[in-house]
Amino acid sequence: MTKYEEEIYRIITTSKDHLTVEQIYGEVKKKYPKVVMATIYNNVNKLWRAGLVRKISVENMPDRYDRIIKHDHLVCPRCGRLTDVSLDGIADSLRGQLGQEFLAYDLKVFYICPECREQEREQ
Amino acid sequence: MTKYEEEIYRIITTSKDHLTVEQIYGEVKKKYPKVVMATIYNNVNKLWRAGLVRKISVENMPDRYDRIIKHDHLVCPRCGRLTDVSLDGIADSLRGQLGQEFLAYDLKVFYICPECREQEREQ
DNA sequence: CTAAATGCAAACTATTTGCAACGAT
DNA sequence: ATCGTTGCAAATAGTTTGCATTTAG
Repeated sequence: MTKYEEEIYRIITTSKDHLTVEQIYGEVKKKYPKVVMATIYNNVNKLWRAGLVRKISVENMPDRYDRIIKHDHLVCPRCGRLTDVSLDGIADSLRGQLGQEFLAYDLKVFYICPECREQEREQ
Repeated sequence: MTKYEEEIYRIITTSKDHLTVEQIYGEVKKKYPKVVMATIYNNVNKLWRAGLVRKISVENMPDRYDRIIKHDHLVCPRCGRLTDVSLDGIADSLRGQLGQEFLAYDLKVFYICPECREQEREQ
């Protein structure tokens, strides 16, 4: 692992947020001011291809990166916020219902997050 | 509904595939050769905002559009193919496990599709 | 006649690529 | 000396926007 790969991996896996490349870039730049975007993209892709980080795509939002450990997501379509959640029984249910092996699954639950619900109330 | 909106809606909802904007453009052009990309984007977004079609984002693939009727997807990461599948009990499971209301959910199951498995065998 | 929709081009965002210079074996 | 990595700039893909023109009610 190169210093960037290591740093980017650390950033993604220790962040509680789900960071965009842009945000990762900002973080890496604090420590290595000379880094450029392409390097972030290259490394993030390398990590992703190696299966070391997870990529999360939500419609109309830039991709975000996350630790690989299995969990699901709550997505607020208002503000884009992503929240981790662990839901039980999904994998078993899939195994039971699908007649075939699967590699993984990705479950996003859309909801209005507390912050947005609050904002709504105020108006 | 304008003629394009109508035509695009028809294309999306009657196609068995999950079409990209590019593909929708190709279809619309058969009937209306003068149409431009921007018009497809404008209309597809309009339909999406109106809740009349569904947008599907998968990492590293252009967005695709689908009918709104609730179902889940099998995704082949090799070739990108999307297949409809209906899985039972997910919504109930979510309602039970989440302490809050949700708007919708999106479940993608990754698997190697029969075509890709076949190709693999040949090599 | 008016308001909305379209064609067209330009702008923009997200991402990738080619290549020369650099750095670590 | 070699090979992978980086910085940099340019290229590309996907998408949006501004505006003059056209179209439909």
